[in-house]
Amino acid sequence: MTNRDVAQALYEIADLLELKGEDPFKIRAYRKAAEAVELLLEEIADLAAKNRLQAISGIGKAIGAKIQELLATGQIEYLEDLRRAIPPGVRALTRVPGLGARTAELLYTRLGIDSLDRLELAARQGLLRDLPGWGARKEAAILDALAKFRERGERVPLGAVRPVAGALAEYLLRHPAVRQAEVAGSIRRRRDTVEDIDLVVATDDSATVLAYVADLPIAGEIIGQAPDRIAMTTTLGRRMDVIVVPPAAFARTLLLMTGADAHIRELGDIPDAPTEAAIYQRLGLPFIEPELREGLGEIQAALAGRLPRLVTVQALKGDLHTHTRASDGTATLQEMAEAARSLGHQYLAICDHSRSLSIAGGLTPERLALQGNEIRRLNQTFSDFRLLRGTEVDILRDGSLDFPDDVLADLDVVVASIHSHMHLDSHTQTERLLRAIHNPHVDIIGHPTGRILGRRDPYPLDIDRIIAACAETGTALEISASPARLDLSELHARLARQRGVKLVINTDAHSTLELQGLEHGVGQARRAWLEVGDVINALPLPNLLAWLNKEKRSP
DNA sequence: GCCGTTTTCGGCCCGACTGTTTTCAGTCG
Repeated sequence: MTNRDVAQALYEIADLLELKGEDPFKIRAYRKAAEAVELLLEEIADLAAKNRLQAISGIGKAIGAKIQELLATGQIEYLEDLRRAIPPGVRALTRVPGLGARTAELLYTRLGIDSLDRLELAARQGLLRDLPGWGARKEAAILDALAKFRERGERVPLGAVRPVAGALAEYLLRHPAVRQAEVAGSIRRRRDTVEDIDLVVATDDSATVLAYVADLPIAGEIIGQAPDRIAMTTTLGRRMDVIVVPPAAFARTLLLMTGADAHIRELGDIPDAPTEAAIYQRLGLPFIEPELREGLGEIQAALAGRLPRLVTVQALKGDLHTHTRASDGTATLQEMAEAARSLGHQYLAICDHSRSLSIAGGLTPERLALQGNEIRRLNQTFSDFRLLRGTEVDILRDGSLDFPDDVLADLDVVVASIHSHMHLDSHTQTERLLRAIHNPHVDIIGHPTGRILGRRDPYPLDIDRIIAACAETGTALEISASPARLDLSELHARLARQRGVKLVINTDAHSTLELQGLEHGVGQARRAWLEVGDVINALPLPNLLAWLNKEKRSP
């Protein structure tokens, strides 16, 4: 029973209470408790054994007892009762954007709708428009949202799958008959969203290994099986394909299974060799990193000796977009600074929200100034590390910023982001962003297109004009390493690089734990062909400060 | 359901948008 399992159970209770229309504050209490457990640095089971659960802020008597029950018996009776009252399909309804808990409950109690299929059927039959508070437009909107939701299909954000896939490969490696085991497919290429898990295993005893795979703790149903492979569902909700080959065939199989198809087609006949690098060598090519293998010009670049030397997480010297408790983060300045130092960062920019984002506790200029004093004080205690005074200032509807210029001018780093009015038409939204880019104090545009993987499309934008304006003014575009965003997308980031725009890979961390997530953004940057020189937080502190202090070019 | 140098009750981040409203409920961030 991991912290994650406990948090999941608490989140599920919160969701089910919401579907029952319970007190919102009670629901929030369960969510806060779940978040606290998720962010815990120690094992919840250890704390429980010491009767220290209630020392965790957000966990009191009642939730503490439920966690104890879960750890002792493997389930929570209260949760089981809720599950009996509300079918799982009803909870699934709320995954459709625009459809919340109140609506899901209404659909279930009035019409018995307990699945996406039934929802679609009812909408097509015109049964929804007669519900209280409904009309034909709302019915059509639900059908539309449902179609979009289905269109996205079964792809999930990379960050939700890659760690588990890596752990599976490690787990397989521990079996004595397994010589090599690696994750392949789109996870290895680090696409932003993935569908299933592909693993390649080298062994001299394929029957034993296949039986072992079929018996993994996460194993679900077997979909197909052959002497050298098995396809199965897993408890992770992802399909898994495992190919088992003799060690001599491992590299070639790994290469084939990594893909992408277009890359493999362009390679032509692929020989056997001991390593992937040796295979490429026999084809007259240098090693091509998995992130580049998309058939998007990498083979021509390789032949011409012009493959990029891709940026690595080790090359990054700091993080330029993070939050603290002053707005909606969970850690203090000091805690964030110490966590960043222990990661080997040279610098960390604190960019809490600005006042308009009241839900996130956005800072007034006065609170920002006080935070600045605190940062100056803390910086005197560091010799090898610097906290930078920053803000994530809201870009308002008209493109003006949430702080006046003199407030922005005083800061080390200004990240400007959109958090409201996401449904403007492309022209208006583009003009809004352009105005922010042209502000002389804005260094970085945060999560530029607003997408949330699997949940929210990027807002419509004329990305060419955005990139041109960034090139013109010397404004950097962010690649958000937040696993839910990975925004800017790889194609746009590649385009930006080609036009000479600098990028910055930021975690947008709201906790010390999330500071460790730069890696996710690096994968995206590598898929965009970015080199160290394209990324401003690969600069050492003095060079970074020089970049931040430069005069912006005005149009 | 949690929390408390405003402490055992009464608070608990809130404002905008949308579609259906004639005064609001639901959703979202």
